[in-house]
Amino acid sequence: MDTGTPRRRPMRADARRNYERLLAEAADAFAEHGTDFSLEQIARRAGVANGTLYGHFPTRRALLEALLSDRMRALAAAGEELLAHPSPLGGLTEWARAATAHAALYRGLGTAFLQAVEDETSELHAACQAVLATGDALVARARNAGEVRPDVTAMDLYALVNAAAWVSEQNSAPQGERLLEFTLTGFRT
Amino acid sequence: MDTGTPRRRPMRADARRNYERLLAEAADAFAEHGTDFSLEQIARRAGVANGTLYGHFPTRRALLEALLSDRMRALAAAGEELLAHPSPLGGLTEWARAATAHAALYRGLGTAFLQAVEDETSELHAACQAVLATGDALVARARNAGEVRPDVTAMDLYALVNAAAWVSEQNSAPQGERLLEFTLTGFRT
DNA sequence: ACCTGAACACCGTTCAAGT
DNA sequence: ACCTGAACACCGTTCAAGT
Repeated sequence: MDTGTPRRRPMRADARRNYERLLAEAADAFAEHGTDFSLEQIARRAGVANGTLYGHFPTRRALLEALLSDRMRALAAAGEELLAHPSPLGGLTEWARAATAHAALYRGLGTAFLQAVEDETSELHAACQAVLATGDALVARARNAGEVRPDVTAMDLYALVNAAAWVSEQNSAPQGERLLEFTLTGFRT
Repeated sequence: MDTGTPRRRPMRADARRNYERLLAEAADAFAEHGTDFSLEQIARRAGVANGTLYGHFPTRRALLEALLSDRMRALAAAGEELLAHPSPLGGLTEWARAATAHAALYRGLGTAFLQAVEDETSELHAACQAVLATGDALVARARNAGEVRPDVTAMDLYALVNAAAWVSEQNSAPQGERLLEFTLTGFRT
């Protein structure tokens, strides 16, 4: 089977321009109002008709995926590099902080990410699985070094990171970061 | 100033009946579809007109408050009783589990509760503050006994409990309960 | 005192018709 | 190949008119 990215033909110039404008407006709108912001308004701000948005992005998650896939790949790559961190626990902690910051980019992302990992129909599924796999490598290394409890899983870390981002969205207090620190401590042997 | 509950005059019989039917339908709908379920459909199912719902419950949160205030009072009372638990940490842990189960009653509650605690205009604010105060007493007792770290606050516990409930809503894996356990461990001295 | 139902301004999504 | 804009079915919220 061919799971690779489909070889995409170059877009027509006007299509490409609309595509880019939609992405730019969506990035602004999501950053300011969260991922539930009206798609109709995004289309309007981008100066295109309603249906044009749906032509490029059939679902809200497809739009998110286009917006975030580069960044998610970078997060996974950063995790791979941290496998060379002198301290397994230090590498894990550093990556957990980066992943939390990543999930806090737009309000609503924590929800999307935590759901996407077990929803195979989600356009974010593949990217989230890659992030989870990176977390797994970091957790395994720390576990093998005897620095975290043997029952800690990558899914524990993934849920924590998204929960911490979610807490930060809901409440102005620094509870998100504190949740992250307390729980990482709880992971330790 | 008079912060007490306003002395409410008895409702007209038909009003009381509509009020009760709306509450019953809302409880069902929220339990099955979460707290964002359409208010219009709730009114329809209760057999009343749109505006009747708004007459009784000006906001969605007012409806939630009517639905949950007894239960929230009970949660606070259970916390007070757990102050007599032989183990301060044991009492705290038991209450944290009860509070998490409480916040998991309807999908969306974690969000509502975490926001309400710092939003004074929320109809849920008072009840959430009472729950927070109970958590504070339990945390203080465990701290004085030297069983939790001195920097752990009631707000840490409150955020954790709602985050654990939120995680359980998003994902079928048992990550919510695990987050609770790991973090409570991280609270310990 | 309470209820009704229409009115208003908004959404997401689809799809025939255009270019 | 892509875009437009109308169409459809839905919302939350308000408020004049009724009883």
